[in-house]
Amino acid sequence: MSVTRERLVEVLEEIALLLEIQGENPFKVRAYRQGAEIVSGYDGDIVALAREGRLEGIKGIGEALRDKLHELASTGELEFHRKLRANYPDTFFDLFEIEGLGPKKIAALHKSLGIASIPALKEACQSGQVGELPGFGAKTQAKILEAIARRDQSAGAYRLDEAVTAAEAILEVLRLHPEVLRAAVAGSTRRSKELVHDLDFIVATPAPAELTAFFATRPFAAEVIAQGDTKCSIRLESGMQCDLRAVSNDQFPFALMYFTGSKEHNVAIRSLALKHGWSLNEYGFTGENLPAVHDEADIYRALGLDFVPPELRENRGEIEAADEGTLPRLIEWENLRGTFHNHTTESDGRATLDQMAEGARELGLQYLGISDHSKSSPQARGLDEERLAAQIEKIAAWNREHGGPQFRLFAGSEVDILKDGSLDFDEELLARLDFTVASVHNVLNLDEDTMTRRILRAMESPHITMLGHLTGRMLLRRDAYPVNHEKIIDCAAETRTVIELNCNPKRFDMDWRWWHRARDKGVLCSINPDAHSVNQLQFLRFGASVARKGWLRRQDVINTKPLAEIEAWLKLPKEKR
DNA sequence: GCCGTTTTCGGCCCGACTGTTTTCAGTCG
Repeated sequence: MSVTRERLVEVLEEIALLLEIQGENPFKVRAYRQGAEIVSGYDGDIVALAREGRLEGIKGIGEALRDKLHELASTGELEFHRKLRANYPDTFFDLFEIEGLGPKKIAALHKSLGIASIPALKEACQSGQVGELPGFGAKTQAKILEAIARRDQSAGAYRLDEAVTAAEAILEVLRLHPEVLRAAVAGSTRRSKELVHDLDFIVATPAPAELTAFFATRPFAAEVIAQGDTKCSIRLESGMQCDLRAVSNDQFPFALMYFTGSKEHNVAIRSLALKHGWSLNEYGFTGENLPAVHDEADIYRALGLDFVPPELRENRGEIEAADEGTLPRLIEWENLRGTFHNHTTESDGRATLDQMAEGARELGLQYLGISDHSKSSPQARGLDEERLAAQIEKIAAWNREHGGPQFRLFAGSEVDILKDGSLDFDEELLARLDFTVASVHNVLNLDEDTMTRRILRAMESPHITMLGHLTGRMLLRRDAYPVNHEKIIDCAAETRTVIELNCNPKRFDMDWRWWHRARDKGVLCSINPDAHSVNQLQFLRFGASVARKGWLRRQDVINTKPLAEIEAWLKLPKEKR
């Protein structure tokens, strides 16, 4: 049984938590936490490197972590970790997910009451024991109970589309306040993370206390969590937490950058500032010979960096690239000219072919690919050979009547990849289509190796244009099935199979963390909404944001090609694409 | 525990808010 990258990360994170509980040197704790971060984001087979004891020269992994990772990867066990963990059950780690509880309080609860799980904590709160501990009180006890209830409800995460919708409405309200000079959404929403935990707003104003009071009394504030002169936290009816920071106009770019994060990006930027002899915080630079700053770009410029788009601020190489002037020119949503992978009422869509075509045209697209399900997805009313042949005719007729150089439909199919990797239609029928999307929809419980081989086999087909939602994940609902991304990416590069960035916000699949690597291997992307209604074509906007997060440029995404170009491209044999 | 054209030892980001306190610890971001 070999150790996975996720396991290495998990062990390092657990060590960090346990050392923290024991009151260890916080910098040592941070070293383990950063180690976990590095392992998680390392571009390469870090498990093999660790197993073979070849972890030299990775910044942030020193002698101690190197030895521990080697022991863990080569033997599957880590003595140091095992000993640390000995006194704590698995359930103990759940306690860290309770809002308001940190290492100190958890240590106190464990030490004095022996609490090592959320149910035990709940019981101790209900019986009043927690409120009597030194450092705790009735209010803390009540807040813990509320936090437990909330965690049970939703796990505290929201999809990007929910976050953006809520954020835009609130931003509108803030902008209308007469004392607001500038207002922006920060946080992971601005970075276009697929899931966010709360919303962060920054306003520039000469009257900060007025703004925090204003924020706390809006109808959307279902609960006020905290309210001060410069900061206010509320909760929406949905349970989503919203933080407002009110700063001066001069401070605004600093606050915006600070609260946009990520934390890791900020830490790196701060240490860069220190090298210039300045200290950087959410209000500005301090030190000698300070630069003039009016917006975020001025801050990066002062540090000798190109402006880093928010989506890239994850400390995954963007600072080095900004330093070298090699940041990519990222794709913009306006670059998209059309899209593939859309459904109609013929399978499980809610809009007809005509409605979808009209919707795409109104959105300003030049082409729309129709790919209804294939026959092995009967739950989605998948098309058999006969119905697909009829749909091909119908699309040809639509194009004759309504199409032209400004707009046309492409006939496709979202063809099921069967359990053994064969396809739901024969090659002859597939060859008649303008394009095809191959997806896995059933038998999701295969092991990684079998699932990977299943998908690789499908990609070998000369008539598979692209791979649909690679991992089948449904955010907050269903985990991804395991696949070996490295192998799939290599195979996509070799077979010239496009990989879809499914931009339905429930999926965002393939995950943004893999796109930079795929791009560098020459893999092409198609940003597809997987639309089941006209409205869902708008998901393309999120798709562009997530593609940016994956470092993708216009030329990496096939559906930025104008109609004439994409028509020619689709006609090329696969190996020439 | 990690790192180093300021250092191989001594730093490592820090401010706001809450709650439990009588001057501050803990948590969060």
